[in-house]
Amino acid sequence: MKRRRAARRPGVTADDAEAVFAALAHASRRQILLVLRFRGGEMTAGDIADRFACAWPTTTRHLRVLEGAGLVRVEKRGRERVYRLNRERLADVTGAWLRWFRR
Amino acid sequence: MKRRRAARRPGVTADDAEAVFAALAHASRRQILLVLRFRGGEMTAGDIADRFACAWPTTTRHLRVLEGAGLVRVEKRGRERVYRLNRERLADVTGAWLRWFRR
DNA sequence: ACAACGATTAGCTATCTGGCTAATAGTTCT
DNA sequence: AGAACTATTAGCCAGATAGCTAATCGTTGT
Repeated sequence: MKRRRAARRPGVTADDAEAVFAALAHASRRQILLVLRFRGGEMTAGDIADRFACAWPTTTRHLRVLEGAGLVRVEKRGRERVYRLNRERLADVTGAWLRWFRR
Repeated sequence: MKRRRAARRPGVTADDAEAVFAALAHASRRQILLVLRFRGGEMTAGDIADRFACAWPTTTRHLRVLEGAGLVRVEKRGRERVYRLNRERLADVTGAWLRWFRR
């Protein structure tokens, strides 16, 4: 049972904020998240890499950072890897921190 | 005056996002913003520096980064410098970007 | 005028980051 | 089995970042 619109956001730690904001610091990583978002939230590593000018291994590493921050999840499918956007995580962690600044 | 779309906040460019997310990437800078927030949004450089373990010049540099991102504004007052939190900027830039991920 | 104060700038260093190419691992196809 | 395909890991390197101390600048107080 998953609660999508939970009123209470379960513990978002300082480490979570650290990982997520560090991941968002780089334009390519933000771009990857956007691309994922507008392609339905699910793409293979190759599809993602194809959309960027940098070499594939560089994209792979960006994906690792995003994964480490919990912003994407990866699933092996045959010889491909499918990356899935975790929108909830993005909203929860940024929201939890930004909320402090609301009036 | 450039107006891109009716119900949009005034132009938030990619450069804005770049500066703001880069500034938010470091824990000390996020902490500075929080301290400012909960001390009424206005503090002198010394008051801020006192709350951090690192040397004063290091804090000064963090303040420069925050200022460059438009997240704080500085005003000279005698021999002190008063830093003021720009909450609107924080909300606008992060909001403009995060909005893409809403359902 | 001069000392004390508040803060920044200059300059150095170690570490982190992000880019690349080459090598490797696992999967699928013939 | 072996070639082709998808993706990652390993390893290198240049540039950015963040920490420090010392020097400097402008303001205030004696």
